[in-house]
Amino acid sequence: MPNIDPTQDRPDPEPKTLVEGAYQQLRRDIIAGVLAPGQKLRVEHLKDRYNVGAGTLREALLLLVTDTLVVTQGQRGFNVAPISIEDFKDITQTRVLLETEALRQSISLGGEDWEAAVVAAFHRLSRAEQRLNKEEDMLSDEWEMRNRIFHEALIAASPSRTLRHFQQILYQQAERYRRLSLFKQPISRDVHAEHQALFDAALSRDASLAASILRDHILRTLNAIEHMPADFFTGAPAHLDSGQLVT
Amino acid sequence: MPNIDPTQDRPDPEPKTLVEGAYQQLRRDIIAGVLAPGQKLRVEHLKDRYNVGAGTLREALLLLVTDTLVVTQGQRGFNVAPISIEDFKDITQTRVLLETEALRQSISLGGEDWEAAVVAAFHRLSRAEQRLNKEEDMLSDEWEMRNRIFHEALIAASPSRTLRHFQQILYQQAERYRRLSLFKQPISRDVHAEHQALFDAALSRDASLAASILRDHILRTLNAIEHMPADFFTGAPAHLDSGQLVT
DNA sequence: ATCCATTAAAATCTCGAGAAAAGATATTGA
DNA sequence: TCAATATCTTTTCTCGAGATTTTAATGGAT
Repeated sequence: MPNIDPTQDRPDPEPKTLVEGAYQQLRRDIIAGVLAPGQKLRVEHLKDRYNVGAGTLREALLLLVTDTLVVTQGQRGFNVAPISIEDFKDITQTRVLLETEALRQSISLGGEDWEAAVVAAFHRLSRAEQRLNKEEDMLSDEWEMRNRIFHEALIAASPSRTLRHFQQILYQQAERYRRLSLFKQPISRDVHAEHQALFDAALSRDASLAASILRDHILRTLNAIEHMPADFFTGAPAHLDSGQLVT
Repeated sequence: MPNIDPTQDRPDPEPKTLVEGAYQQLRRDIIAGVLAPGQKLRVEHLKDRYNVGAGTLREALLLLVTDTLVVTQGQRGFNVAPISIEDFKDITQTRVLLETEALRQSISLGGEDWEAAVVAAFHRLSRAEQRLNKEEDMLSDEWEMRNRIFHEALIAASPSRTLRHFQQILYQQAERYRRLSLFKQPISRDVHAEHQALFDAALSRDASLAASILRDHILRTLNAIEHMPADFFTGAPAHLDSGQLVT
């Protein structure tokens, strides 16, 4: 069987239970914008879409509440977390604080295993970015996954489980905003060059330089969104307006 | 009616649903050590203790997983999160990073409302600490709650919802370790003096000094635990060994 | 015409029973 | 006696129906 390594392109663990499976699907759909910000999440409608029971879907929803991707208040059901420019600013700045610190630790403590994992992740990301310029766009799931794995690999040698955990939460929050922004206005950045510089600095063990590059890299998306038209957060993504999930 | 303000001594919002109620109770019991680290959490036994249905308790347990107070893997049920010296070190250091940053922001941005809330919280904490030296000990729920509110009040003016959210998670993690350490060895610190210094620095708007005091304040508990007997994390708290919840 | 109270509808929250999986025990063979 | 297998018990996970609460609609009064 040619089943090399199914985990290479999947940062999420294989779901061991229906709740986990629904949780992961739901999370993907929220981050991808299939479920629009602020949208009401009715259990009765969603349970059919994800092929699970009502109770099971409820548990998955509850799990997303602590990830701050879903909000709930009392007995008024669930909604996709709303978005705002202030919220994204907060997420981005906090992410800079945590991710640069984790990167510094990782660079100073990482061994050969860490280096190898970073090299591999960067290689896979580069390949995806080559394809990107030709046919696909930045909404590609493949690119996003490899980008995510690259960022995680960079800080993987940080001994702080807490930092790595918070980084994951903030990354997926930021990813939601990044995707939303692409619907309105394509970006004009040489993302690959940024990744290349980050990679070089990390491998040469220049912690300060790497942290600086990472900071700029993260902040660049914030700048792009801050200069968008004022109605950015009011209107929904055009091609999703008639999505079959919107009830 | 003499119902002044029931929220003064309750940082948690009033539970609007059974799940929330069970969640808060469960969290308190885990932090307090009533449910010991690593202990198996059987739904069938716990649902009677907390007077809710099996499904409801399950949802509450799931909520605690994202707070990292409970762990679960596949279909093997739930356990109270285990503890370790490395874990506490990580929590403490990350807490220093986040809470000092939030404090700096809060000091530079806080207005009169923030000042008033800090003054009030400090006053209530001081009163509890006066009583403390006489009859009660540091395991007092009242003292803990007021300590928590004081720390939250200090950083309340930070515009970063994310920082405040992470601070809450880390605080409750640290609180679990602090309580556990008290069973083995009473502390010998003038905590009130530390709080007084922190309060003075914050109110005089000296962000650097306040951050420095806060850092030392948080790290001091880590130092205390690091110098404890080696069996600290193996043995359970003595007076809880025959708790009725241990099955 | 606007506002409030009452009523009807919809959705949510809660619960216990059945299905699936893990763990424990006993049995068989070497 | 030990190891491996098979069976049985226990625990967890899943599901749909009933009870509560919220939301919308209707009718009447100011």
